[in-house]
Amino acid sequence: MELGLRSETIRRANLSAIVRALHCDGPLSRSELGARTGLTRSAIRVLIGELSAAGLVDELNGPLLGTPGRPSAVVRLRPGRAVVLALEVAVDYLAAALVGIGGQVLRMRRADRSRASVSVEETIADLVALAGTLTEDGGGDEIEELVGICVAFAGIIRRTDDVVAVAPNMGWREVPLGVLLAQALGTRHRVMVANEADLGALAEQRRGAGAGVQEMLFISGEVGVGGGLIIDGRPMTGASGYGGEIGHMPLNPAGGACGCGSFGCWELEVGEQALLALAGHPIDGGRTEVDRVLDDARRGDERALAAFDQVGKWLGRGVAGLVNVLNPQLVVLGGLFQRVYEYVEPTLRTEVQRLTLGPTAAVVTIVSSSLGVDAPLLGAAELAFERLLDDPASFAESTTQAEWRVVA
Amino acid sequence: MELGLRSETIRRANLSAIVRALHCDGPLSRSELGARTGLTRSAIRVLIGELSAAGLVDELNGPLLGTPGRPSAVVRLRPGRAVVLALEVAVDYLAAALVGIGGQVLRMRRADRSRASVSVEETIADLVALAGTLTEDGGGDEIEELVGICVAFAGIIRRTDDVVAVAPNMGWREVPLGVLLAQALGTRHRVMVANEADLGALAEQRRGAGAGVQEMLFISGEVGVGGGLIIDGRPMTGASGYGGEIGHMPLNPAGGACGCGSFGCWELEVGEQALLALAGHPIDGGRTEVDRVLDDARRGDERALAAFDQVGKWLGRGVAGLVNVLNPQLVVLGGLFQRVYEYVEPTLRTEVQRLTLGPTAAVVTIVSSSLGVDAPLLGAAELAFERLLDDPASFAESTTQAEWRVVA
DNA sequence: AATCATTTGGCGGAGGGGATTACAAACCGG
DNA sequence: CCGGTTTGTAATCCCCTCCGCCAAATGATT
Repeated sequence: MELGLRSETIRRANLSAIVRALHCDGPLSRSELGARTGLTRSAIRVLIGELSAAGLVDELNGPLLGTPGRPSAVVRLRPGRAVVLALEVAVDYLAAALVGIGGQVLRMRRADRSRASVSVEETIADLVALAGTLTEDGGGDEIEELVGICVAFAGIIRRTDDVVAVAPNMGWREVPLGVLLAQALGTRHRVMVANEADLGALAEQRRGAGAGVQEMLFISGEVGVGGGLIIDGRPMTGASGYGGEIGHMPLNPAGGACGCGSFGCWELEVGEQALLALAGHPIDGGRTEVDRVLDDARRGDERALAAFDQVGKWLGRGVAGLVNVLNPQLVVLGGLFQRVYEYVEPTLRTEVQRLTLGPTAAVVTIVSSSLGVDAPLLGAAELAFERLLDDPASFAESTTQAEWRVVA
Repeated sequence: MELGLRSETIRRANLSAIVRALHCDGPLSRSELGARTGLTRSAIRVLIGELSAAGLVDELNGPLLGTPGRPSAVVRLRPGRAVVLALEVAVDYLAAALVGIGGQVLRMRRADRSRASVSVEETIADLVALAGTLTEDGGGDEIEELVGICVAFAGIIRRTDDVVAVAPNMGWREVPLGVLLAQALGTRHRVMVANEADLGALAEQRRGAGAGVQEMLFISGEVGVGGGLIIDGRPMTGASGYGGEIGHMPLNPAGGACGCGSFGCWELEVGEQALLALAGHPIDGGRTEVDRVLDDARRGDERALAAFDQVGKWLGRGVAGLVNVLNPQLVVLGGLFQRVYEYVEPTLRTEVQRLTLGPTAAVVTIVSSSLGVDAPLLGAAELAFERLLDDPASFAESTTQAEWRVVA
């Protein structure tokens, strides 16, 4: 109820629509842009002209389609013109990437780390070092401007001020990660922090299994179980940004104490440790141990198969509840659940079918992630781009001024 | 990504902002409208002029505030100028109301009915008769134009085509209630159909306990348990409009078969029948029997108190899960839960505190409904107004045309 | 009672933004 | 080589809000 629209607003909105279309769907001809946004050729021309002057886009002669009529030039975002730094902090690895506007990954680095060295200081130092290697290895000249920084984090994040409220798996509490990282990186940019599952959802919707889906649920199994919701085409964060903590739904009245302080949480039944315990493997074995369970299953090991069956059952129960509540069009399983998807799928589907309301079950599709381990990192990049996508006009203004200075 | 904004769009949006502000917040002075929308006096003047010409608003000299400066005229929506018909179909009663723009209830009627006579034909006939009495009893002349019709229904509704997909408590299945009612009423208006809990949520957010809250969960206990979600200030409907069916979250692995075809549903633990069974009352006794349990509790009856305690416990479990997933700012309990709120509250709060993640629990408030039984009906009115609120311009333009006219 | 300060309403002009229209350019097919 | 078709360009128009100025209405001050 706070909308006072003025002439300028509409220009910003149209510019945003164009840049967003190019970012999400790749290079498009002017006429395709017109069809997509409903703008006339004249309007498109002026707007593209502005973007072109700012260096954000260039136009090349597209391929001849063999259709009659004058061919339309293809408008393309220049990836190096606006770049974001995407970071990821997981329990057992760190990752960093430079991603250009349009979604092209320019560089990416991952670094495993011991689950022991998860102090705030060490994490930040390692992350800064990792980010440093991205710009070191040559070709840095193609990058013209950094427009955003975002960190994917495996914990409960307060979006409003980029603080890690609680990270049970690392023992963090009320850590202002955004501010600390901004200092350590020596940047004036706001360093956004978001939950890895929320970002995974965003990535899958933009560039993965959920392309274009308006109502979607992403379930990420790591050490814990996280969830990301896309509601009405946009990420749902909740009142404080804590939304999507599906791992801590109390699903088992007979369940034990969870690290979060609650009891009977879902992730106690379907998390990594639950799987390993059921399969009779060391519960702290992490990813490598999960791979061993998968090997067992491939060899037909009864206990491993039973473990997957049990996890699939509980997975189905939780998914069914969420599907009933949210009525999504698509459920995407990522992280751990993607790796074990083959073995949990049958039980999962049966259970979802059994426990979901008929009409709701009829419209939902369940798939595994198509971006895999990259989902959170790519989602961080997408979130970092949001500011630019929402208001390319101010980017264009600020940089054309700078260029004017250079010329003069 | 389908936004092509033109000059006219901005006018429509600004007009919408003004009408919406007046509808939601009551009469406002021009200067207050300016402050709220960010528009200048000139713009406000032109827009109010248009609304005034269409007869939607009038201006009266407001009260003198004792402050210096020229007093600002108060702009008020004329309730009779645009009216909606709100209907409600519950298992044991029907309701109808005429509500004017601005939210004033012009007439309201309720009619209890036997739980036996719930066939589609009877329901529609009774509903049409009830609606007829609204226009009969004099003063119909103040109503100038009917602009929308909406039905609140206790079942699973497909919003996209106003069809009752499933109504377990009435034995309905794939009933095109919207179309049937439009025929029976003899109107060309679309008759919207929506879930009563979804509408209750909307009503509470607009005019009840959740005024202005952006992230909210409304839980309605009737024969079953329904939920309505407000996400980012707007009602969440899900991909097909089935969203919010929280009553059928599978929360009890040991639970029995539910009427929905699933097992262990939440509503089996907290619904009306569960409460009556726990208290040792006839489970089909309905509202009157619930009142007897309340009487028992007031007299200190141990079994009744224990029943409320048990319901409160399960209520807390479910609410905790939803709060973890959605991170709402507010949870509103309506229907049955509002009536028994006093007795379930302590256990409910304890359980929510115990089972909710710390940061999330810290920001959530739990209250009982402030609109009571009227919530779904008022919500239906609000939804029926949406079209007008979104685009008052076309109402103003076509007010002479047939599009918005009542069809007798 | 008269005057000033303050706030609001009314009006005309200005400016920004996209739509419309007419025309030129580029490609296809015969 | 010449229409048919589609796209890019430019001039013009229309729509909508903002700005500045003046008038109106009220409280506070003298």
